Amino acid sequence: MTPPLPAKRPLTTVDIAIFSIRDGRLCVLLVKRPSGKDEPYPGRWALPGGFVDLENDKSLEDCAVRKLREKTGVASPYLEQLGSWGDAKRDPRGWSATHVYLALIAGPEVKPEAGGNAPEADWFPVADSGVAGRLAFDHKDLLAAALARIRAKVEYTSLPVHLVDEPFTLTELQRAYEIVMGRPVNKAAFRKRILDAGIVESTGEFRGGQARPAELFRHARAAERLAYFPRTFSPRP
Amino acid sequence: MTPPLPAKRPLTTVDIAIFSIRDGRLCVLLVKRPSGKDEPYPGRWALPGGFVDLENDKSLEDCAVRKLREKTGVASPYLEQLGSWGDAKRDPRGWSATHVYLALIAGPEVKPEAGGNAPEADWFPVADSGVAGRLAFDHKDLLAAALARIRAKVEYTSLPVHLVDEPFTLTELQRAYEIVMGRPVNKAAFRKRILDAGIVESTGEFRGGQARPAELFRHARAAERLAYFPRTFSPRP
DNA sequence: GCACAATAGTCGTACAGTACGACTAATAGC
DNA sequence: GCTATTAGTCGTACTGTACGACTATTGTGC
Repeated sequence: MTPPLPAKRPLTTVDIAIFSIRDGRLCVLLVKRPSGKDEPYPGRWALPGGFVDLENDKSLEDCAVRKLREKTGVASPYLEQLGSWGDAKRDPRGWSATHVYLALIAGPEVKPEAGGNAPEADWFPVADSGVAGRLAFDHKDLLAAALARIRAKVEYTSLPVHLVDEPFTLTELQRAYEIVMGRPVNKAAFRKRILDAGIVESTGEFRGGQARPAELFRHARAAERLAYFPRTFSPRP
Repeated sequence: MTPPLPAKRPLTTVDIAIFSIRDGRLCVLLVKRPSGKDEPYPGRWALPGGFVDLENDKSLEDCAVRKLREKTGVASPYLEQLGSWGDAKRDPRGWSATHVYLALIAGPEVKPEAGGNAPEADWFPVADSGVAGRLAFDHKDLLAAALARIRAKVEYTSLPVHLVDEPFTLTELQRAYEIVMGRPVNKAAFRKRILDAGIVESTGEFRGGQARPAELFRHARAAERLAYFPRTFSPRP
């Protein structure tokens, strides 16, 4: 009695919500759906992604890294899994399940288009509800979940470190936090918290402007990729 | 130019890490793999789960709820998605992806076996590294991730509320927190934090023992299914 | 050189939240 | 009553942060 493997299997995709700061605003990378016949949601904006390639993708994360490199050229971003969405109706072509990843990248050197002449990919401010509300598939939900994750984690982790280019000044890092949070934070409180948490380390260098030069920092090598700020319920030392 | 849908698709499953408190210990529900020919990991313990049924499961979460009801009889547990794991090698039968859910249930009335005479399912203390280290597939990793999620969230959410039967006393709830955290917490601090957070509400009833009766509480109807304790970076009111 | 603008970085205080042990409160059993 | 037992509170110390005001260091214009 050999148990049969299911003949019908879900269409399986990986989608990525890639965030970066452009012109002082938190932006997400969107790509335009192809307009071919039988293509769902032709011409609509969507999160970059696509079918898992069982021949070439060793794992879901491999697949996400590959797609991210194809779209942005970035090889080593901050990447974490957001979750998975799967049901019978989210794709008109059939029962489909997508594995969604969240990526943060820094720097303006990212190419937003893959090759064609027409712009196929572009950055959109996350506050642009006009575009976000008309995304293909259920990508509006995926994007909302990704934003919620970022906005929750900015409160108690070092996540925005991955949105600024190294080396960075503490003021630049503070600006990244403020952009994600959508409100200003106090300078002294911010600096103490960041430095006490040990998530950045000084390079010893300084960057001068038209005023007092600022000390340059990088992500602490010793720290985890994501550092957490102190939690409660901790016993007294 | 109609784009072809991928002919090869991953084996797609849903697995659930179901936790409950038994005899004062945090336990996870495991099931025994069938011993048929060509069955992977025959006779080994594994997280309950199985293939997504495209005909009957409307969504991944539906699938998780169904499997959980089959195993435990519980219809309305606390259920959240943990993540997904997928690669070419985790299942010897082929490229497979599993969507993992985390469930918390309360009460001892849960039937740990589905029907047969041999015990097919049982509760295991999560501290039992002997069993956890020999689970089928990559379920050791999934279980570790589920435990990490629970142990992180216990610090700043009302999650253990779903591990105690309603109505409960604050002492019982505190015990659930302590079991998950693995260490005692101060009574006065615990009560103030829980009550200020508004995650429980009094029933007005009391339960007497051989000592002073304790006030009975339930999960606050107004509160979210999961309440969060105060975070930092909050501006002064 | 010197005032001045501009940005970096620090100081001191107030306050929220909590960790902690010791206290009071209410019940059952004797 | 007295005692054991568990429920619940009080007061204090302490940690971490929010906040505005302060000092520090540079470039620029005169």
